[in-house]
Amino acid sequence: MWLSSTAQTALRAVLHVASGGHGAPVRAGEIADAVGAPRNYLSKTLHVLTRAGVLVSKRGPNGGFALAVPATEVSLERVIAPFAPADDRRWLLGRRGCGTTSHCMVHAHWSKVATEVERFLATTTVADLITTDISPDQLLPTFIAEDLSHARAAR
Amino acid sequence: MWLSSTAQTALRAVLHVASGGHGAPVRAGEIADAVGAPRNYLSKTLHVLTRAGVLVSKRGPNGGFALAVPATEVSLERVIAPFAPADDRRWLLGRRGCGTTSHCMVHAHWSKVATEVERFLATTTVADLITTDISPDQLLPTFIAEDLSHARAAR
DNA sequence: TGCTAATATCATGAGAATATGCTAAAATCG
DNA sequence: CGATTTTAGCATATTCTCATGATATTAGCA
Repeated sequence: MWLSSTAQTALRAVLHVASGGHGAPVRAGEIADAVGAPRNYLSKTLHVLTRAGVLVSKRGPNGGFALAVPATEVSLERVIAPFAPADDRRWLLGRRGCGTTSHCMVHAHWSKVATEVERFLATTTVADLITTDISPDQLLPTFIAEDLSHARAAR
Repeated sequence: MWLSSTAQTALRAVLHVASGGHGAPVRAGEIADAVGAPRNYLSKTLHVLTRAGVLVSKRGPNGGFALAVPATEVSLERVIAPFAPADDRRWLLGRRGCGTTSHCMVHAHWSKVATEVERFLATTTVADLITTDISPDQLLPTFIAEDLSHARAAR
């Protein structure tokens, strides 16, 4: 899987706060219900996001979580980073697999793709994902992956 | 991480067999040493690859593992599939996150990138990764990812 | 001040992925 | 056949992620 379960939950939570809460903080319990995650576990995740500067928290009555900065300035990379360092994404076979020879063949081929992914995560913002209208050319060639998937669905 | 530890080991093992063994089978013990994996655990992984039709095994003296088909016909997808279904790679937030509305915004943005990755895994073969000479234009813009990584290395 | 609503934190448990060790089965060769 | 070399496979340990439950801390408000 691309993102660990925790990282996925973190992104879902941020998307919920960004789209749901209009100014007012969103309570942890409400976020937990929305993203379908256990309350106490999510609490820890939200706290990590707070320390990472993605969210701000407010205690007591009318407390909760809100975005620390505008949604247009929060890249997916920033949300994901505390749970899955960018470093781990760059080596297909782990960092150690590279550098044994002057240059690792696998990394040479892979890094072109990895750079694409990294660019996506760095340039796509939370705001991009909560916009309800999406231009047709962004709704792309899913069919290629579909075909690949159907081919092996017969196991 | 892109690939589980087991999937990484599997790919490393196949690359070793493809490059090391010239016709003759390679023993599990030798592969284990080469890829730095525990002998008995790798054994299980090799067996899975055998059932998947990537490798063939031969018991007894002068036995071991060899490619079931030419390296030029073994895509990375085929090696990885038994350990990380392609399905898991296509949804950034898991399959369930999609389809709650008519179309999932996250998936709409992500699938373009996911398709790129899938294409890489489907078209790149084991032979591509064991070739020692590599054309300059395949040794690509690593620097972008490098910069991203350095920025957060200071934690 | 004291009550209540909310996050912060700790201690522990469950389950999956990973690893290890032992025994069985098969193939080769004398 | 019998000894040796090698994979096959099971049973169990270890480690890590994910989850749960209980308690502490903070903020607002009457």
